[in-house]
Amino acid sequence: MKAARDAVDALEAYLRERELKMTGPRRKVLEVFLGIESHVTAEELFEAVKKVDPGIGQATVFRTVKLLEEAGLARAACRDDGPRRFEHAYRHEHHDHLVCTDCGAIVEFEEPEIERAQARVYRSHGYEPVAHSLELRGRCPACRRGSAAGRA
Amino acid sequence: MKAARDAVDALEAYLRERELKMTGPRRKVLEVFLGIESHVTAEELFEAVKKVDPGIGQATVFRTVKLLEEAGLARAACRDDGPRRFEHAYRHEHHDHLVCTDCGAIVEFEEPEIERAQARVYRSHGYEPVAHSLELRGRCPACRRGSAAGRA
DNA sequence: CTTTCTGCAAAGTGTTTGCAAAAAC
DNA sequence: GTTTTTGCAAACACTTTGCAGAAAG
Repeated sequence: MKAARDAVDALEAYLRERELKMTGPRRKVLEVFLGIESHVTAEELFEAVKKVDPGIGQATVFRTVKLLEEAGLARAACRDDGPRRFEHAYRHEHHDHLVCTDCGAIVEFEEPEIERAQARVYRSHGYEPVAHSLELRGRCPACRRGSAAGRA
Repeated sequence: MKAARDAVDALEAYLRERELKMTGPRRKVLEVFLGIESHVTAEELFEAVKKVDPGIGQATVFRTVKLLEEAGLARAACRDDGPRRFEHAYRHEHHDHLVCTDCGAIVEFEEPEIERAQARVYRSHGYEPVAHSLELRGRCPACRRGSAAGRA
């Protein structure tokens, strides 16, 4: 967990700055989060955290995730229906998501052309950019084959 | 309400096709929805419907909105936090949204370049397009001026 | 008449919050 | 020591659902 070190440091810096406290539960939630590569819901993260320390409560996980968002260590992604999903934000480049509507597989991508076009939209309406989310939904190659075989 | 006529016809066709029934509440919910230009939540629509017919229940509005979605007359938009918002989908072109993070003002836009780039992303990953949602968040000209004056 | 639809209230998600005890500083 | 944080459970916001009666076809 070399990479985790930096993220934990970043959280401590953020907490110190706001005169908040670094605690065991917060460190554990962050470490478990960093160890999960996929896009997790707070609930899933809670389940994973419980395996490390069953004493940590759900509310603490929800509160810590919010804290991580504020600290720039986590960000919400895939705002489809259902619970919010979070992904790593610390030293992770911006990207968008392509989600399979059948199996839920997620591809992350970056399209400079889209980013440029978005900047043009902001400019042409006089808006100051804050954030943007693009989610493409579709059927992945595997699911397309599966259902094509089943139907045809 | 000339335009509404077509939409009501479209709903009736959809219902007939599925052997479902056209009812007073459904017609009223659709008509009120069509009369609202902004992006409404089901709850807001319920409030508006109550003014026309106080006897219509909240569950009916929620159920009808879902029905309108299935029938292609409404679509969800602006999946930010909070309740889902719906917009007209009947004979309304696809577009994306630019939302002010301060006052909530919504600009609808269409960027062919973005659409083309999205198609490229689908193709390059072998996904079959199903739907996509792009939401740009930023501060609108009015809010920028307001807070700039207040702060500087 | 048979089936679907309705309104109500209750249950269901997913998330937040009030509180007294516990931990950080 | 003072302040923040924790875990629990209760509350919360939004949405769905079970049911008996009402309406549509």
